Amino acid sequence: MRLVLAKCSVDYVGRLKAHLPLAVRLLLVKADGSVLVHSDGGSYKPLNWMSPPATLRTVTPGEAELEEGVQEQWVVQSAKTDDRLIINIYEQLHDSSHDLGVDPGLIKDGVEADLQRLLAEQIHTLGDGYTLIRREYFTAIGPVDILARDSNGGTVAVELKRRGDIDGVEQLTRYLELLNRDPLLAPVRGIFAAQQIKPQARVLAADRGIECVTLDYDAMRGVDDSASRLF
Amino acid sequence: MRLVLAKCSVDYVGRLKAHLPLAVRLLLVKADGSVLVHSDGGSYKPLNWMSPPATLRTVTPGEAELEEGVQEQWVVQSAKTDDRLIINIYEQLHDSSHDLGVDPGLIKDGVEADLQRLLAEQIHTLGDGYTLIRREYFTAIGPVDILARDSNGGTVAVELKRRGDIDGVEQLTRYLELLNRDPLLAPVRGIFAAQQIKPQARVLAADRGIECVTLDYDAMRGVDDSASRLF
DNA sequence: CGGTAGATCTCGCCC
DNA sequence: GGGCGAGGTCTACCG
Repeated sequence: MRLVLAKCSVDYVGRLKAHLPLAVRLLLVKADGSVLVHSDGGSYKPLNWMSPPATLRTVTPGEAELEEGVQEQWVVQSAKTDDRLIINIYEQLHDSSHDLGVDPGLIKDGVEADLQRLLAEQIHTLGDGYTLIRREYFTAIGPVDILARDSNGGTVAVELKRRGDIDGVEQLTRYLELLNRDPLLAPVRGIFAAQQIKPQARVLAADRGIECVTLDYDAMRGVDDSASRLF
Repeated sequence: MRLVLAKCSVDYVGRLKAHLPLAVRLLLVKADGSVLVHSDGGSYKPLNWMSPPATLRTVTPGEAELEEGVQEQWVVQSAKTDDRLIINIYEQLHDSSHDLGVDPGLIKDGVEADLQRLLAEQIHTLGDGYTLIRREYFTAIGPVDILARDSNGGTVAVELKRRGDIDGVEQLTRYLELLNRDPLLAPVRGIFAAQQIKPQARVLAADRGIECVTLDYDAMRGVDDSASRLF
């Protein structure tokens, strides 16, 4: 990993065009050739970047650039696409390289997959007499999060979200349409389950005869004994 | 901006939990208190981070941590939420601070807004005799990208995307449903316009009587004389 | 502040 | 490789 602080201007040409006027920024060059251009604020997203795999070429500036005070020009070329990042360096304030090795990577807990596992284990959360048919029931238009059977033997498709938005209701509606064409499954009801459900999503769900269920992840996690084993 | 290279472990607790085992990483501390944890690979997304506004406290490690070899502990606390990042530093390999100043920010060209402007100017791209009613026609459920009138005087709602996906068809369908309830506008046809339209989106659009139009941004840009003025 | 939609989205999975 | 969905999505914009 190479860290350069420099007064620079940056141009990106690829899926769109983007330009950064002259200013002091951090240029982060990773081992895979990717480059991040960061300012001293904003969020984790760089102002500009090149995704790996990419190669960095250091070029002697043209006459016009030299005239303007460009000391060095970086051309970062994507190996897969014709995306390109051109960095004109006017002044280098810092330059250091470091060996980091391979990162062991991130361990996550609490994403939708964990919610899904917990709800499958605690399917009674949806109501008495519910039984699990299966998780990730694959259809031609995508996987249904959970397929279950209610106390009357009716099939229920569950769409699970951390945050229940209008898109999730649309998604579940598509699945229900498809599942209800299958005479072995039909009629299939829908349940929209999320930690938090937006009012507008509730309205749309009600309009389509879809039940809404709010989930308490912490409570469900408390019931689950494998939760404490993670860390 | 402070740059630290350190052998560290990282824990995030907030909307979810995430853990990074011991390894050498870049810790980037920005002026607004935000912190990025980067490895020497991957894309622009950090392994872990804290969004601004946040405050970094340097804490003397507890007895257990000292025993393990933790030299310093960073607690990065979000100012708005109870999200927290805890970084245990075992060894510092580099530490430098730099003054960058405020960044003038990014100038973009070629995003959906530019496509929209061009299509509005060249509305005949959709067919002979088309006229523009207006761009960004606001409804209760969101803005319709372009509203136009065809050669027969019929109203047409245009949904514009860089990449035409199934979601865009759903979006246009919602708008059409709403617009067709307005007797002054009805009947309203739909056109799904994008630089590239996925096969499944085409199928869904056809099923709903929505016309698909593929746009050539470069050609449209070539017609537009203001394009060359940007850079 | 909430609702809506875009993004050089990125990332990960499964077919 | 394409399709599909999640994301600590983030970010911009408009009511």
